[in-house]
Amino acid sequence: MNGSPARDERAQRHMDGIVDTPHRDGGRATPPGAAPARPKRGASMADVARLAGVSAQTVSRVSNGYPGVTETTRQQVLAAMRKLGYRPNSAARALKRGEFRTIGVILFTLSTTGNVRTLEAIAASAAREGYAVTLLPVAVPTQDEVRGAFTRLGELAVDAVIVIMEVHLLDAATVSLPPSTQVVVADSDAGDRYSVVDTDQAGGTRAAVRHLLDLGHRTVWHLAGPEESFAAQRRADAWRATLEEAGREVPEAVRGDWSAESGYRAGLRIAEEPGCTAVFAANDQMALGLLRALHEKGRAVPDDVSVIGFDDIPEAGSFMPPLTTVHQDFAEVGRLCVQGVLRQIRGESAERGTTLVPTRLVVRRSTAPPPTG
Amino acid sequence: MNGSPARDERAQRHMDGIVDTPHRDGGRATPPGAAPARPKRGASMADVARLAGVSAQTVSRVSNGYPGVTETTRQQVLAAMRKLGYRPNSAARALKRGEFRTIGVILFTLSTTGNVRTLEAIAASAAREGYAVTLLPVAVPTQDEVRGAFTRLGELAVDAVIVIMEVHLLDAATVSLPPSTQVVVADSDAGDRYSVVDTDQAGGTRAAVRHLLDLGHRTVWHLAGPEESFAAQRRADAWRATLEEAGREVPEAVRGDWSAESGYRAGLRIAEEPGCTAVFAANDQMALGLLRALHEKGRAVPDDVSVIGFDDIPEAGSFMPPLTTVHQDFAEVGRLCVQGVLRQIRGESAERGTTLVPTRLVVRRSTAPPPTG
DNA sequence: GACAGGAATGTTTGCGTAAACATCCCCCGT
DNA sequence: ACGGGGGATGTTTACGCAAACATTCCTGTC
Repeated sequence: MNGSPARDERAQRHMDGIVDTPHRDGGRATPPGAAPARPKRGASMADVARLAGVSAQTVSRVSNGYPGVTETTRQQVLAAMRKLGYRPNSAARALKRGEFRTIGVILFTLSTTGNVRTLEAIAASAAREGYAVTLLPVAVPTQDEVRGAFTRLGELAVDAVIVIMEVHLLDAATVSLPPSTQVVVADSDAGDRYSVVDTDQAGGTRAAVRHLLDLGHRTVWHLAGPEESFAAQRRADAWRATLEEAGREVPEAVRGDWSAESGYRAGLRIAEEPGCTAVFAANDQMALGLLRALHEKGRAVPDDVSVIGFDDIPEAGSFMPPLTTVHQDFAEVGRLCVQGVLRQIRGESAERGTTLVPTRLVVRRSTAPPPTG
Repeated sequence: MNGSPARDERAQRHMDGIVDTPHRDGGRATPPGAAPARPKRGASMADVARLAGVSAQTVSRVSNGYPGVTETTRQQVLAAMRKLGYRPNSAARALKRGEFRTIGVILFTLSTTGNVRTLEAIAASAAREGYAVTLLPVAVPTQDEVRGAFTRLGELAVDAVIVIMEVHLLDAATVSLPPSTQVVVADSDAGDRYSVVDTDQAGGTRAAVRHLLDLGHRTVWHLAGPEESFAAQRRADAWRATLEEAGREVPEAVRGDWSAESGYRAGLRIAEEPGCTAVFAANDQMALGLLRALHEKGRAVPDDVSVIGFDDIPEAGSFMPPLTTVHQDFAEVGRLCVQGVLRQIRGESAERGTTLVPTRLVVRRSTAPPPTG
């Protein structure tokens, strides 16, 4: 915030170096005795134009592939560009056009599979559309932090924002969003105020629970994710609803924090429950810890206890035993997020609403009928 | 899909609510008969200046925290800013300043732990320094693809680039980097042309292999990463060197592709080797697959075979058994990358060279002395 | 051969910001 | 009371690009 004088001076000196001689005819020649300071700024359209013997506008036309330029001229300009190593200044371009061709992504952490995979898909989709992706991690998921991040985002060169987090954290924060910024939210509640793209948590959960019931289990226990997580909440709700629909007893959910370690701790408790023959873990990492706990306690999977996960992380097939789980199509979520913001940017549609991406049950070897008896 | 006017209107109303009325009366008057197009651009310094009754320059001074503004004036300006929902236009700012305060990160994939964790640390460090991070994923690791990515980067609003990949893929590509762009490379060869920051692969490997030898194993097998990977190469080399130094026999390395699945397949082969009592896996995921293969083949870990990994992913402690592994300090790697580019940007140092981040051996329960006999 | 029509190219302008320079005004010392 | 110093504020300008408008020049037509 406060400008350190030393830094300003340095910047100043630097600027002096780069702005080189205002006289036109002099061109960009380095003064004879001067140090060979590297030019900070590259060649501009004007430089190219001068070398190619055309006007700046013609260079612009070539640069943007506009028609109305003779092939001969075009080649001259291209040659000049190459020679000078010209590349368009995106700041100037953005200033002129009023858009940055950049999408901001705001999220808490890259330590959950879902966020990372979604981000990856977003980046890929955006690149395909000619958009760059700017990352905006928020250290701590408090409203204050989020607000700060949004404020920074506001100053950032971004046309739209994709938010990977719970909507309620946005609420107070939103005030600081630039007026024309479009927002799409992943991993959150149905928003009437934003577009939301999310995995079909309920559907996936239902499939998982039904799979276990269909195998003959009396009921299904739940190793839930952290309370603050919307996804965890949704999965827990759907689990309960599915059991109730089927008229089954609903055991108390055991809570973890998504980590394998928490799954292990929870697993030690679950292993003590004699009546428990099937567990639905809210993600694969916790399922991993659960498997270890059951193993240590001598409860065989799937013979004594069936375990099912959620996410289908790449390693799930290598668990012991290979994990039956609910596959999330993160790539699709990311793709839809990008598609959503782009549509909004282009003014094609401002429709709010929730888009659900279906899941797929992947049956491996951690689930089986309950032990007879 | 198709833009419904009604929807657009709702969006408009909503946005107004957020930013408390952007200026309307100003120069940007909507043509009488025209559709009520939402103001694409927000308030500018001039708008704020007008409302606050000061000059644009004073607004600029307040905006940048420069001295020479009376507290009274400052408050007036701040009030005007709030009222108009003003936020600096980063494009104009960048154009004027000649810098974007943004760092580009170019990488292949977010599916390896290392890349993700490094990226996370980079983003965090950059944010702390007031820099944003722009992501530039490259779909396929070919020189052409990389070159394309760099070309796009060249047009991108970026002051510096951090490359997370092998240097040789950069070689042909670099030509298209803007002249003044600074580059730091993570996860690669010692570069005399770039600054390199990397985990001390050799040191970590040596620690792992020595740990096993010290436990009494005659020799150590190696489950290597893919040939193209520099890190995999480095670990394999160090593994061989350590064994040779100790005068031990060097078994042929078994190659995987980093995935747990490939570790499993390799593990099935390794399990058949009667003389094998210790395996050094080049990463934790492959170690996971290896554990499963050994388990299936009835080879107990660590009683029959010791297994050690590399990375120390969060789940490593929840493997069966908990995995002894080499901890990589990705956070530090990311931090040093950012520090490196910023130093270069600021002209404090143009030194090229390799910075190695030390590793730490985390001993859990997958390693033990070899079976007696 | 004069002229309309249109394609190729040039000139002007302004996007929002901040450096550089120009004023203004208040307070101080003599 | 007057001149000067310095802080507060205003004015001008340029950053690089591209839309809008202006100009040039060539072609074909009668």
